[in-house]
Amino acid sequence: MVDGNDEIIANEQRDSDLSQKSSKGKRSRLTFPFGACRVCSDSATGIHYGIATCEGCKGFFKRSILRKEKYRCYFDNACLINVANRNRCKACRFRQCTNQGMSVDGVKMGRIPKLVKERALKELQEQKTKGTTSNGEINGMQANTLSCSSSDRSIDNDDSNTMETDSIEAQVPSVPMQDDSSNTCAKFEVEINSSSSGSIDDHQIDVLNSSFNSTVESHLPAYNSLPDMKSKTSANDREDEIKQFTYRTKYPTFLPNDFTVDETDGLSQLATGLLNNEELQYVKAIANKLGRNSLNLDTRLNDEEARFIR
Amino acid sequence: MVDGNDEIIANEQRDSDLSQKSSKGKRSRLTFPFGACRVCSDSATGIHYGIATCEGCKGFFKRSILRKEKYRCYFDNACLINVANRNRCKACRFRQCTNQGMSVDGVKMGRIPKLVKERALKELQEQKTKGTTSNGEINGMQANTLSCSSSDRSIDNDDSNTMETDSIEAQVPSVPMQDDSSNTCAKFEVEINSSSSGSIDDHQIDVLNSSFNSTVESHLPAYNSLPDMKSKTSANDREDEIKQFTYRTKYPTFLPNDFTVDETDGLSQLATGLLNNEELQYVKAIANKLGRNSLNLDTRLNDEEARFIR
DNA sequence: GAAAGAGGTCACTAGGTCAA
DNA sequence: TTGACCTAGTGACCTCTTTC
Ligand SMILES: [Zn+2]
Ligand SMILES: [Zn+2]
Ligand SMILES: [Zn+2]
Ligand SMILES: [Zn+2]
Repeated sequence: MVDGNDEIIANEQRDSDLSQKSSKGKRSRLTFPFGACRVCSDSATGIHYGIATCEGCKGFFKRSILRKEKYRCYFDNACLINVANRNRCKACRFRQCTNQGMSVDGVKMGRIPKLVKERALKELQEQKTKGTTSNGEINGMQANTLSCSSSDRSIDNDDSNTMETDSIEAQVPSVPMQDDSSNTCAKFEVEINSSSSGSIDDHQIDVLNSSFNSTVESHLPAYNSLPDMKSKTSANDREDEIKQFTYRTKYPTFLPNDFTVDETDGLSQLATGLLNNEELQYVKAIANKLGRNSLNLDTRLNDEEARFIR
Repeated sequence: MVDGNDEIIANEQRDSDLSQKSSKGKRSRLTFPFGACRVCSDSATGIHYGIATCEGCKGFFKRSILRKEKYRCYFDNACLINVANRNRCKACRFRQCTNQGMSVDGVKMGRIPKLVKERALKELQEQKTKGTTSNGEINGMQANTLSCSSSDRSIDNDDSNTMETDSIEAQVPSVPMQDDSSNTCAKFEVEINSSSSGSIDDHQIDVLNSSFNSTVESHLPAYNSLPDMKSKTSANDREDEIKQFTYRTKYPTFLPNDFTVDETDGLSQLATGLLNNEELQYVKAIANKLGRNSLNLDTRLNDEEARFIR
């Protein structure tokens, strides 16, 4: 998990610590608010292997592919993956990776086209404003546009990577998530209207980042899942049978099937800015509760519960 | 890359400790000064299950969890735990472990974010300079920062040295537990001005290590409890009436019955809404964020909160 | 150039070991 | 049982390459 949770702070620091590159004095740019990792909901650091993920899931996926790992779930192949337990079941973590669309074929290189970014940001802002997503998706924001834009970023890029990745590519079932991609992607139409010509301003990103932080997710469906002609898909027998995840929304989440969505938004408000004490406690309480009893999703916290979680 | 900071440093050194590198120059890496074990005040070797602990307490906690041990105190459940008597009362040792925040959900893997390290170091240095702790904590130093950042990981010290250092104040009554947690987190404001940009320098660590040693504690509350796997639970329900501690993960954690925390609540009010899945996810995300990088929240953990999240 | 992601690096920790 | 030691991973950072 990247520390960066974000916020400004994080960003600034980033600069500060040279790490970020350009560091030279120039303000390091704010990074695009990718939202939550689609695999474990930690803070995503970018689009990795096709979807927004954290560094951990990125690395995990990479290692899995490289070593052609075959994991086995000791439970029911239905472990919920989140930042706290992601290392407890590799099988399910990997499944989640592929279900969400990670694939070596999904790799995108180079900078994200301005147009795409703008659209994504705009979309996010709107969502934020409304506080609700059309589809009732939970964490309101998501950059559909961005995700779908895949097409934008060249697809053919593969060849380039091939070399580097070859070892890798083979493996990935690269497709399992078709569904995802299909339903998920908002159609991306680039009407290159110049409007956007202006550049995306930092402020916007800033704002989004702040209200965003890891609390929100931007779901970037795997847009790359294209018929991969290249992959040989050799023996990749993953048990990807699981397409069962029927997401009715365009943004598949890591929620179990029984998961039901409904609109809500009360939270969206919370979503903004820093959390005050109460909110903090609230969240912690819930988190604790969840930690101990993840079963009831439809939770109502009452006194008892509050006591419960202490 | 900062190699500067990171060099090799293999484990060997860790153990060997003694050498501590300095001799060589930057070469051997110093491990971060984790300070004292939060359970027994021995030298901590790292952040284990969420907090800085020694190898002994780490192993003890692990075994306790694995075997689902239920210990009983033959006294008043108030035994003071320190390096010399930690094996006298398992019940109290385990209680201390959990009180201090050890939890399977608090596990942090991977490298400790630079930022966190920097903060911790800075804080430690300041404390050292002042020579006083805000909370009147007994052993002067502690890496609150580190601790608070929970998510972050703390730093490590070269453990090894127990020998050398403990002698000193070693024993420290390790603090009346409860309070500990209370200590506040120093607010973290990053002005990481360039200074930090560089990597943390060895000298700093060196200095801190020396003045540190077992005398210090780094408090890392574990507040990132997140939901476990969704699984079916079933079987492993220990008889613990204590639902609070039923983890359906493979590492069930059990706290002693007598374990008390206190109410807190504040939440109740907020706590009342009904959460739907989406909200839930949202909350989880926030929790994740908090867990990972609480820094940016202007949160300051007070006793209540600390206790609360436990 | 700047922005982004793949890959690589290696600081770190859960767990397993086994002498004491 | 304990806890010093090791090992297999994990993931925070960084470098390199691609794309805008
Ligand atoms: Zn992730
Ligand atoms: Zn599983
Ligand atoms: Zn200890
Ligand atoms: Zn006792």
